Amino acid sequence: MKVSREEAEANHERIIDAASRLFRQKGFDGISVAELMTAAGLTHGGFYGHFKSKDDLVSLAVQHALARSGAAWTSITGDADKPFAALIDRYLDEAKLAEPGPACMFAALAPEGSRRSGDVRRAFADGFRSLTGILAGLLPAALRSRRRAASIAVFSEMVGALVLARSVDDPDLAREILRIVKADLKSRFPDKAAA
Amino acid sequence: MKVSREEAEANHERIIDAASRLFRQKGFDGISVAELMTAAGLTHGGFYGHFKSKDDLVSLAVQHALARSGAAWTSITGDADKPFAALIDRYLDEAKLAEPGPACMFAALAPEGSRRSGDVRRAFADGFRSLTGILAGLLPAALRSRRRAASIAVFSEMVGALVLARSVDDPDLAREILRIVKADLKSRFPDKAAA
DNA sequence: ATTATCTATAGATCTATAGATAATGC
DNA sequence: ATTATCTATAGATCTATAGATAATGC
Repeated sequence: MKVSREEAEANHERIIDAASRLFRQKGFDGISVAELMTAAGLTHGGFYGHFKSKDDLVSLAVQHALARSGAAWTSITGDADKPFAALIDRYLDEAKLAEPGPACMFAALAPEGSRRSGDVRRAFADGFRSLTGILAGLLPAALRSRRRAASIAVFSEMVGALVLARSVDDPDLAREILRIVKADLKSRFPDKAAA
Repeated sequence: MKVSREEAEANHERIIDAASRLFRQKGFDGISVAELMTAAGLTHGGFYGHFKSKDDLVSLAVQHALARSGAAWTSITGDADKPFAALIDRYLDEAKLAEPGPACMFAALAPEGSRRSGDVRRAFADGFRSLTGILAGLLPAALRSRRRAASIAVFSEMVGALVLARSVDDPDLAREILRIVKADLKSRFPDKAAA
């Protein structure tokens, strides 16, 4: 059964969306093309009409997830009295321990991404520039030119904390890592007091 | 052909050693049991005389790599005038970008480890406690009880920086990340001036 | 007529096991 | 006689493709 051009495009997006979530949950190699297509409500064989290869989908899924993160960051900080603290609290929320699906692509898959094609690593580089750019805008204006450096140090600490907290099997230790790093980052770069 | 009990034990160690390096290079799923055994100079079928399963080897390889890191950290800092700075400079050395084989198990495989068995995650938790313990001993005594928290913040930033630097396809950006985070950590926690 | 999707399968993996082989160590 | 290692293979994947099907859109 064929579908309309619009519906086919919607299917294309649905595959990317499911993939970007399922890859973060199970790893790039932890979910097969057949499982991905089932998750998107389609059958295995249809995949290769939408994408050149699985690696092609991987790079699109990374791009998609990182673009979404950027939009989420802008939305979270837009509403907040203390934008930097709000972002840190969200990024390192305890819920992120058990639910990597909707969380950060870097924390879930950057090391696996390092071993993949140039297209995938380009998507990570673009996402890195975009997310650290958003972060830099939240840091104290007094830092001036050091804002860029500070944003890179902050993002490293954010990603590292989530990676480490997820890797340990002790839930108390995992929560402690998140708590300590949230406090450390917020004390290093306090938002101006709210108006 | 059989070998002596001692030689068999040496083979056992050689498999773990090769695995701990090759897993960091290619991922837990990126190298097969057959390839691992070839790298150790043995044949495929012999593997299951040494280990219960591939996952069993994974947890031993994680343990082995993290124990080695602890020993290396102690050795690096033992000789140095500025132990903390020496450790940071080594951990975030540019050579670590292209050579994950001998580098940090957390930076290479913690996210993949998060998706594996309890044994593997216990090995990561033990390694985390051990390495942050070493770090805490290098931080200014004046921090007192906050040394533990500081060591966790520092280790997060170290791991995150290496993970991020490796994920981007732009070598200049990767080196910039390492350079910025090295400077940031050393300025936050300067060693006492050498005697 | 075109084309998005589906069914079925080729070909290449990979983990784990069964049974054979040959050197060690009682 | 015991046992570390080897050869060979079963069984279960997984990616990618070929050819059929059926609804869209000229």
